[in-house]
Amino acid sequence: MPKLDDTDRRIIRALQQNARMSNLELAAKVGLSPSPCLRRVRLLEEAGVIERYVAIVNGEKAGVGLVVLARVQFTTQSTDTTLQFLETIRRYPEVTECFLTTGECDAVLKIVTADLHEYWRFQANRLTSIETVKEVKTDVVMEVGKQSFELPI
Amino acid sequence: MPKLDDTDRRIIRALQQNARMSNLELAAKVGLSPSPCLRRVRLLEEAGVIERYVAIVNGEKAGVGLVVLARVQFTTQSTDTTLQFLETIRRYPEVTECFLTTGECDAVLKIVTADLHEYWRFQANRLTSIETVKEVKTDVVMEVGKQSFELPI
DNA sequence: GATGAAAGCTTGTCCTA
DNA sequence: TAGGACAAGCTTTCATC
Repeated sequence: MPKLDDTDRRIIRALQQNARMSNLELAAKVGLSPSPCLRRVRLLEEAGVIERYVAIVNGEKAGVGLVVLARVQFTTQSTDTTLQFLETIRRYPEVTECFLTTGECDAVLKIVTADLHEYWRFQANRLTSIETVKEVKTDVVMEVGKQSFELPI
Repeated sequence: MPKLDDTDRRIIRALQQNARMSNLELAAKVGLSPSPCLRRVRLLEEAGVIERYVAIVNGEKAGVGLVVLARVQFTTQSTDTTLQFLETIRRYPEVTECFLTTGECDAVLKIVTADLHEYWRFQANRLTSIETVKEVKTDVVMEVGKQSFELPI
């Protein structure tokens, strides 16, 4: 992928705000005619700059209103156990984000469930049963203060 | 909004995976003909179950490859200062997520920047300059292990 | 990067169960 | 109350400049 120019960035910004915008509207917004605009979108997709298009669903209205942040400490920091940990949590739909971090914890997970009871079952049956998990510190989210899907580009 | 039935959930799941799926394809996937399918999608949108459609962009390829998790402690837990904090960080595009939590920290922020130098400037000039921010503990993300946009519904 | 034309999609109306 | 058929008016997309 060659470097992104200003038009590319405008395309990206627009699609981060509304992925269902028609190509006609997008082209008008970024100051191109429809076909070069679509060509750029396809190139951005092929280059992996635009990874996918998703619908954002309201967790509460869909019945999964609880968010918990779990900070996990591993027994060892070996690559193998870490990869195995990732492989396992990728299969758990409740885990919507996972970050491997420097610092006192090894991983931070964002976990979405219906309620505390369901979270508790997840933690007890799934999370702490992973071999490499030594300690889990949970922070229950009282309020989602911001949730943005626009990267600062 | 009346309760979601199984067809609604299938629609939601499909659009969480690919928001640009045509209505024709979606209808086939959930076993409806196009017009009732579109009607359901519109109802889900109007009810706020589907909030929006967004393009997911690869941060590294777009030049913002650093993710930092910042755990913030406030000087006071009063509603006013908390709301003011939220209002402020909502204006910062680097902050892509913010959660108010129970526990030892008051807020956890996900912050996206180009590199550590830029993060440092953000923390020094923006974050710690907010009145209510008492202490910031940063966890630098070495690897994004999972990033899912499908809620477990 | 623009134009224009063919193919296909969206979406409204009306009909049926 | 919910799904299906159909058709007008769009959009997408490709060849060509």
